[in-house]
Amino acid sequence: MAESLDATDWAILAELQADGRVPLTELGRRVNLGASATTERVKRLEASGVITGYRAVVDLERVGCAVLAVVRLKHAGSRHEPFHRVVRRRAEVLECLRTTGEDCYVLKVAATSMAHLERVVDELSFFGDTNTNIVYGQTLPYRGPQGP
Amino acid sequence: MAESLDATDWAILAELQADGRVPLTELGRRVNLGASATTERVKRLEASGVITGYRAVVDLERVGCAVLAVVRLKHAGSRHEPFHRVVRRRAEVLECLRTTGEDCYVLKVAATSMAHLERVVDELSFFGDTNTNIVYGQTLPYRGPQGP
DNA sequence: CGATTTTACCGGGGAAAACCCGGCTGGATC
DNA sequence: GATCCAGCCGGGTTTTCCCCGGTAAAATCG
Repeated sequence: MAESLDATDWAILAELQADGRVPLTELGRRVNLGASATTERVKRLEASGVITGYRAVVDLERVGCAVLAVVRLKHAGSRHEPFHRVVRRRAEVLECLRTTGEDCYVLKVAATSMAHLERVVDELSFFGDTNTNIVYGQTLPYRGPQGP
Repeated sequence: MAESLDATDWAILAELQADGRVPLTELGRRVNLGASATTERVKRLEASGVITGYRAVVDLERVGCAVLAVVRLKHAGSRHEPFHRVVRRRAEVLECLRTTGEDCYVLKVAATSMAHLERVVDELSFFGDTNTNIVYGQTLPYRGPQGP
């Protein structure tokens, strides 16, 4: 289970994080490896849990999610399961991080309108004080972890 | 450019967000469509910008990023380009959202250790007051936008 | 030091998928 | 009702995937 990623593994990770659908033969070409060796390495990265999956990235605005917001929530009380249930049920919640500090949770919420966002935040507010910030845009294209 | 996604498109998006590497023929099987029709729809979703790309998802802990943090930053002054440059250069910054509210930016930072995180935050603090929360864990597995 | 195991890589061959093309159907337009 | 057109299907070719055995270098061990 001990992982030690060499430069080739990192190159593979970089390629797959940039284009998760690249054929393994083409990936091998890019990292100067044969198809079999590349497949073997990718399989190992998947099996060892380094690569947890592959995802298509969807443009939020183009699917009707006009409003993106960061909601911080200071959960009141200690029983968090009901809150977790709501978070799971509400598809508008894209991400939910539990953090240190005053605000126990940081959520990323995608809504179709401000009214829609308001309804979601209202439901979340049941569990504690919330603090909502609308997102203007992403300063960074996005990226995953990179090599050392 | 006007998008109107029907139920099949949403089914395709759901499948590709869950497994971005599923073969198109298998994807067609799952949404009850032939291979050609499926390919055509996926191509259209890509060309129209609904699908912006595909990504391998990497387990942060398994690649040595033991510390994940949410850093909020209240940028001082109005010239933001230097800050953007640093954010782009620093691979530890996985995400950078510009938001409304007191804190202009919300960053997601992955570091290998607390000392490492401190160095990153120190560099960010140059541009304004920061507020850092360590992430315990993700309450939600992650998901993208879903159908209406 | 030499023999054996392990690890990583390559190459081949059959199966599967991707790709490109023409053709069919059912609804909208005129 | 004839035409047009978007959407889907099917077939044939190219590419990729997947599993196999084989090889060479490094690590392990007597």
